[in-house]
Amino acid sequence: MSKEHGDLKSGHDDKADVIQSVAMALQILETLADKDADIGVTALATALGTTKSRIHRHLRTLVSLGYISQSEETERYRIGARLIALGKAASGSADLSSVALPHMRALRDATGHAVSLGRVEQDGIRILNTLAGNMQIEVGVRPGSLLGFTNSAQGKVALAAMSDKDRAALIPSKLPAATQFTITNRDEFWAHINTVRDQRWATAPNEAMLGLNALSCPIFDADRTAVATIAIVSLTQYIETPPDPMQIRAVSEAAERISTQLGCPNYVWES
Amino acid sequence: MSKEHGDLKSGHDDKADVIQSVAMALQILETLADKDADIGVTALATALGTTKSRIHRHLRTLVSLGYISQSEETERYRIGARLIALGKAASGSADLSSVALPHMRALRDATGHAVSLGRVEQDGIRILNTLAGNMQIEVGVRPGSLLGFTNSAQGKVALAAMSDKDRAALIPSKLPAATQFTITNRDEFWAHINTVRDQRWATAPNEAMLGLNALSCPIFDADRTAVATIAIVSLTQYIETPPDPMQIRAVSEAAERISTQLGCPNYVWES
DNA sequence: TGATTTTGTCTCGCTATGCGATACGATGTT
DNA sequence: AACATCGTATCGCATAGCGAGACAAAATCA
Repeated sequence: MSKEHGDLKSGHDDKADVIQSVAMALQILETLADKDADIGVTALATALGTTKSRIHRHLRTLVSLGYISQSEETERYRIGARLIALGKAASGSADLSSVALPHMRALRDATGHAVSLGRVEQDGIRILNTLAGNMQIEVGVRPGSLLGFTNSAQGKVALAAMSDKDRAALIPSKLPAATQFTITNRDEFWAHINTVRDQRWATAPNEAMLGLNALSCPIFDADRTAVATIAIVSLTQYIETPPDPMQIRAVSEAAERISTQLGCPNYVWES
Repeated sequence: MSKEHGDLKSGHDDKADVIQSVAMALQILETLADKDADIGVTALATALGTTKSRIHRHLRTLVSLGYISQSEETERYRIGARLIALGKAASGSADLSSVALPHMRALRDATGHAVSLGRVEQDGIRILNTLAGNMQIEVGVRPGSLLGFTNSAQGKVALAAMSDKDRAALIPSKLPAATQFTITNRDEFWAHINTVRDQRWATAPNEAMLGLNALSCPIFDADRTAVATIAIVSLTQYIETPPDPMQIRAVSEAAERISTQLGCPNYVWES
């Protein structure tokens, strides 16, 4: 498929060949969506730089379809119930597991290591899905299991990616030690979280289990809150300290792609 | 404005005179939004009963505008980030207070009594806005104040409209008595809540303050959860037991209209 | 109150625009 | 290797959507 269509002569931006009616309708919806107050035909026309006739025709169809509604007293227009429902449906359809799966596969193929996807819950990272690595020995966590916030790469990166008060609400009073490499000193742990936030990834060599390591990045949703994590999991000898920059980039890009598909406007951490 | 345009001869449904391109584009978005899996051009064309060309052209523009995105491996289409963002913006713009205000006014004018709007919070109903009634004596609650779940019409109707486990999480261990008419017996209170759920409205004569009564209905949002309440507040002699059916209908209709504008698909209680 | 502006709505001819039919290359299936 | 099916591109044509303008009802002003 995918014919090249190298149209060199007419250096057209890809803003061409879009159906103008559709573009206009969506522009109207966008404009209406981020105004809090109702807005009239004339104001809309001047705001979008087109004629009143056009706007009015579009408003009529959008009202007729239920996506916007018109106030009865003042005759201005506002967002309608159906657009809200559409938005809800859209968010709901962006299911984390299904969206992430192809990117998990790509990450596994790029690194050769096991990949795990986790959701941020009240008391840890719940593993939703894992992909086995390309090696003989089977490592990795079981789907359904819960990783601690303090002794896993996924947990630490989730903590580091959220706001200070959210973090304070989640961090346990005691730092449980799974191995002798787990950080249990409170101050030391906070400093470590700050480092994680700066470097935008986390590892946890030998922290959960001796000989194992993971490299994790956070996944943000449309509200730009860290709702999930993705990680590669392997032996400590394959994920070194610090990890191969190629590995970091691979995990980070997977996280970014998934975040974008979830509606995250841009993959940057909150400050 | 509002020209009558009584077009009697051509008994046309209002499905005419909509811009077909826009209708098609929105149909595509709707279809894509409630499918969880990606979907291809051909499937979409047969599902919507039109040609592949048309669908493909629309998909191209929607992709170009960012509302949907195309998988790179399989060349199928899915919901895009921008649609999710639009939905979020739409929900956010449906602000409860501003949406409710005109309906509150209509309710006040229809009944002559004070009207109050409350939001369901963790430990009670927070009064967001009130409109004074058309009577000499000033009754009603102050905006900002918090009504109890057990001794106000608004609180009881909110409890009755939510699911059993949500209700169990909210109901206080002790039933505080504001007056001697407040229900303090636990079994009796639960039975009363069931009655409220069946009749779909609640009153609280003399329960919060002697001589005062309120008639309240719940307001649902796009998720069909009870997020707010609306009520008329007056003297017990004007809101009788049981209340005038006209009053019940007026409050209920206001609640329904507000719910609809918030994106609630249909004003029915959860079972 | 009456004059004036501004609003939302409607009409009408024109042509740009989105349409259907068809074809093509690529992929996967038997 | 033949086949079915996929997404994509092309191309006239007629229709659908467009702009300009007119109109009445409100809102605003005098």
